[in-house]
Amino acid sequence: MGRAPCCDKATVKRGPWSPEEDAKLKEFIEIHGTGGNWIALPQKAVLNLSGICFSGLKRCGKSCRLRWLNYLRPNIKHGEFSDDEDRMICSLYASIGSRWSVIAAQLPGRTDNDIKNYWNTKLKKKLMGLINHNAQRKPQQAAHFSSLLHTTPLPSSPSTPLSSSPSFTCSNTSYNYTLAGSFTEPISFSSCPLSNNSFSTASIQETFVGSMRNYHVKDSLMRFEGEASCSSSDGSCSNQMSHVKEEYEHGGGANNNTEQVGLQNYLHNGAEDDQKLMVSSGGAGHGVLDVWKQIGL
DNA sequence: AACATCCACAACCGCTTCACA
DNA sequence: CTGTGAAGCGGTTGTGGATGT
Repeated sequence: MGRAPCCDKATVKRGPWSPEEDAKLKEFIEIHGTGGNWIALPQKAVLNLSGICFSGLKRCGKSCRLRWLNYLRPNIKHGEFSDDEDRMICSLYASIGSRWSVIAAQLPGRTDNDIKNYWNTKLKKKLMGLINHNAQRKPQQAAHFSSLLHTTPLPSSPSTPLSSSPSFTCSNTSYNYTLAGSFTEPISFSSCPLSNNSFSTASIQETFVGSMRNYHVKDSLMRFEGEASCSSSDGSCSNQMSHVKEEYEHGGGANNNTEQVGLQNYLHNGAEDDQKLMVSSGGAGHGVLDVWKQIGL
């Protein structure tokens, strides 16, 4: 048996949203918020605003959520991506793969859907063009970056779970990641784009300056610095750390203490040494734009 | 002018994760 | 601890406008 549908497809409207529907949803959320329940929102969206009585939205709750998050939410930036944004996306993609929500968190005003579409329709082609352009000059690196554009899926489950769950909070100025437990084996951060940064249950006392803006681990507290940007979700960004947790978990599996693990495994899954140059050649203080530099830009 | 093709973006689908009873 | 339902996420598809023939 398959999963039950989230709504009755026969009774909900599908396809593009009309301006009236947009207005209805926007006004309702601005006044009442989502109420923490998107599924029930369409039925509740019966308003009497400015003398106009709205009927409920004949839309699936998921559709309402998506429309709000990707289009109606305040401070959404539409239009052309800047060169800086291009570089940021490329670099983050090379570092963490198609984690669009994480990438969106680094680009204020952009949604994961927006970035995903932009990548798939424009940026990937643009980057491939640049890679091909540089293939004659730097064939090895060109092959490497080309491979990054065709990364393999992640394993479905972590091979080395944390002994307990970390916690994560977000304010306007920083991300705070508390390691409430400990790793079952040492974790090494070789990517994004640091080399040989590792910690284990005994040594969570490292400073990282890496791709997810800047972050460091100190006194068992992992702290992300720079502008907080609460990704594509409702702005709470409460889920953002789950990705980092996954990174730890994936990275910790099937490696001995000396191997380079971590985000690198996301990208390479058995990549050749040559492919490590991007993620391991930079020292602390080198930003993600190293990726951009290495393809000759 | 009509039709075909391409492209960008919006929206949907289905799976995973999370929260809670 | 387990089951259930909602939210979140990434991949995929649909749609409409732009461009080419």
